[in-house]
Amino acid sequence: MGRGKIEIKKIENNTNRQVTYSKRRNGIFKKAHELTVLCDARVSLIMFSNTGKLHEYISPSTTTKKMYDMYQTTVGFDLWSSHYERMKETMNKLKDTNNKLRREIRQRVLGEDIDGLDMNDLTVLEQQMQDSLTIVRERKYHVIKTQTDTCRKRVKNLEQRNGNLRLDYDTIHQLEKKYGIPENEGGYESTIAYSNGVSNLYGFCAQSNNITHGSGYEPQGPRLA
Amino acid sequence: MGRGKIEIKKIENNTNRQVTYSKRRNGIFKKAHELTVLCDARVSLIMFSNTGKLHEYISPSTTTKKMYDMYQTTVGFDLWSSHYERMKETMNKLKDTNNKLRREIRQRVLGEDIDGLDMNDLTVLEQQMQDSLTIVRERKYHVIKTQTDTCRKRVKNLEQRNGNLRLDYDTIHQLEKKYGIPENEGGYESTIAYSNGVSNLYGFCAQSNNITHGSGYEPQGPRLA
DNA sequence: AACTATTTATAAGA
DNA sequence: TTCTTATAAATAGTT
Repeated sequence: MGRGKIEIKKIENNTNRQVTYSKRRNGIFKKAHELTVLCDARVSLIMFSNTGKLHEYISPSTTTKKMYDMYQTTVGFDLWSSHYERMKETMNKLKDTNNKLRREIRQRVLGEDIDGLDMNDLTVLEQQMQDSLTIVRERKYHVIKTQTDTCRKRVKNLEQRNGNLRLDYDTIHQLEKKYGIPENEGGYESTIAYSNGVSNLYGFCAQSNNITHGSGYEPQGPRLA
Repeated sequence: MGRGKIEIKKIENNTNRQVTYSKRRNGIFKKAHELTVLCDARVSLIMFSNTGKLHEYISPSTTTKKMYDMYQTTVGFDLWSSHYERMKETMNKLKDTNNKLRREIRQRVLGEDIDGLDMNDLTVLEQQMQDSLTIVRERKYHVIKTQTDTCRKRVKNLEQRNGNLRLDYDTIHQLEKKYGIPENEGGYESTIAYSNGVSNLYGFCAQSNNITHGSGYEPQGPRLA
């Protein structure tokens, strides 16, 4: 079909080959599309020119991936077996590691699965478990000590605030007596209500009594015996 | 190209469609092959008829898998990403489990990685470890006991054989005296050499002395005080 | 599956 | 590249 008949063999002239490739590529794509429409078929046409350029036709009713999935299913051969096998291998290794770890846990954590061990193994295992237990116990005692210390500091802080309040109370009481102000009905407890933390009277009393004080929240070492 | 021009739309007549599919399929395959040869190209042509039948052309210079791999590389998109992603997900889950198991081992077996645990956790952990340790110890003692028992049985068995030998020896000695056979030079030790296990003289002596005996290897309860 | 009138594809040339 | 066109090839409808 052309000005002259041509033999079906590689076109040696480079330009000529390129031109023919371009023309025939369009031709075959058209044919593929016509087949798709006329016969309700699904066609995947992938081609690489000898220069490595990719051209593709795919029926609108499908995708290249679907076509290859179907292809695989039909021919019963996994095209991506290389990818797949590699991943499967990795996965099996992971599963294996997993099982070993589980076994180790069963042995060492639950004390199961140790019937096969001999005296030596048992002695080593016992020693390791004893060591671990010691570490956990030490940690536990450390936590207890820390908690106790924190608690002690908090108590000390509260005692200090309590002492300050008593000082306030005493001061007020003395002033009342000195200037004949009537007795405070609430007593000590109502004095606490004046103060929302550090005593408000500190400034008033500090000049005469030389009282020093911290921030009111951070413990400053023992002040009360 | 035919007796009449046809519109490019689905051929509704079923037989007609089948026939056209067959004809055009051959046509397109021929075109694909001509392109392969004339232009030194690589072509992958996969098609499914509307009845689901697969037909394929692949350039002789390549394979479907190679084409597919090249296609992927060229378009830079992993076509089996769904497979791949699913596997990757599974793999990540395995890795995760793995890490959790490792962490558990670090915590419980090595006593590491326990700084984040509070008093409650620590107490539970300590108790579990103590329990496991107890199980391991019990197993150890069980093994010791078994070994000891086995040893004791073996001793008992040896003692029994020893006793039998002494009986043989006494018997021989008496016979020697009775019938004036000259003194056995080796004494007791050389008598042992006669016997490779159960005494060979049992049969000889049993009638007169009423000695009963076992198989010679299985202990039969104490015979010697 | 073969035939063949016609359409379509395309080789060569511009 | 693209257009043109003579000719080869493909194929629709028929047998």
